[in-house]
Amino acid sequence: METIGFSKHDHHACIEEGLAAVEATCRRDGLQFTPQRRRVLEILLQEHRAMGAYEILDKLRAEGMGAQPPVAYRALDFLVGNGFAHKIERLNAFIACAHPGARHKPAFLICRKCDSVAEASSDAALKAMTETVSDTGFQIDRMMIEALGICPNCAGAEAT
Amino acid sequence: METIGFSKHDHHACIEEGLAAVEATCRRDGLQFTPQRRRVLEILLQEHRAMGAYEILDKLRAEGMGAQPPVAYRALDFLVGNGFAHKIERLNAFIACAHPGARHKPAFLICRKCDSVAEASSDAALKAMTETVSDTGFQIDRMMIEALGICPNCAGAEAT
DNA sequence: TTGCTGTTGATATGATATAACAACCGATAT
DNA sequence: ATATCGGTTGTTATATCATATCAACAGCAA
Ligand SMILES: [Zn+2]
Ligand SMILES: [Zn+2]
Ligand SMILES: [Zn+2]
Ligand SMILES: [Zn+2]
Repeated sequence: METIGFSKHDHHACIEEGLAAVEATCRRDGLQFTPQRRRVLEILLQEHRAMGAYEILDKLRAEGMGAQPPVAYRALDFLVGNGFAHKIERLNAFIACAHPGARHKPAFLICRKCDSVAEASSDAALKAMTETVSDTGFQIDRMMIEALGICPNCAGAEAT
Repeated sequence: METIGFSKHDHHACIEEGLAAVEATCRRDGLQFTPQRRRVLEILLQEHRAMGAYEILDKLRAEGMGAQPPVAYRALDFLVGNGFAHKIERLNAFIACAHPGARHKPAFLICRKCDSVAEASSDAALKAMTETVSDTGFQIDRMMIEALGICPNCAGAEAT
């Protein structure tokens, strides 16, 4: 058990299930879940935090896989493009999706003390935002929401 | 008159007023609105779009001002830090604030056809998001909202 | 076989952002 | 006047993030 997102959970199962879900989705949709792509996702799942592309690359390099930037970026493009991972714009970093396979519109909660990132739903916020801009004529296709704040773990530590 | 944000307006007055508002706020708050900072804001107001730091730097260079990256980034840090400009994370670019001086929590509407950026209020979305995460214990301090979509101008052009 | 599509390998380059330190300038205290 | 201090500027160098390009290769279908 490790502290992840903002809650404890069985991390080994978490990795297994994440890989299995993506594998199933790829099979269903005819996507090629190649060893490189699988390994990058596995790294993201193992670390369970937002990682920079070069940080991932370092891990690949240590394993003898191709270690040039395009290797990491290509795998990440695939994962992000298919919703198996997400890019955190604020951090220029990537994180494994917490709900692989499920259609969802994520928002991210970024702790500014410990840099942990959790995935939440942006449905309500999207609805509110759509309402807000309704009179401008702007048509929202997609929304990036990244909230900065203090995670429960760090809040607890602070209160000590 | 030019097309800006998503609506026509008197752009000359828009620049004048933007500079005046920031000047007033700086005087009130004891901030140093130096020539460089002023010039960078003026460039952002003139272009009235999201600009990369190096794009701004090119303009400064052409005018004989200091032309090394820190020059632009320092001015932008000042402007963003004091709410006179905003960073669009999605574009790694900066834009002059549309409501300088006023306390506000902006959201941005980014047209994926013409790259224009408009500033909207994120108040309702922030409220919705706060509600959404209320049971996680995460305390939101600040939120970045960037909506991707089609601006009214491009929607009109499409419908043709 | 040939052609087509998608993936990988590899080199090079581009784009964005910061570290570090010296010089300068204005305000203030001695 | 002069010492000092905080904030700004000038400059060089470097760090960090991301993409262009092209050759090789594998799977599949005509
Ligand atoms: Zn997700
Ligand atoms: Zn935290
Ligand atoms: Zn603003
Ligand atoms: Zn547009």
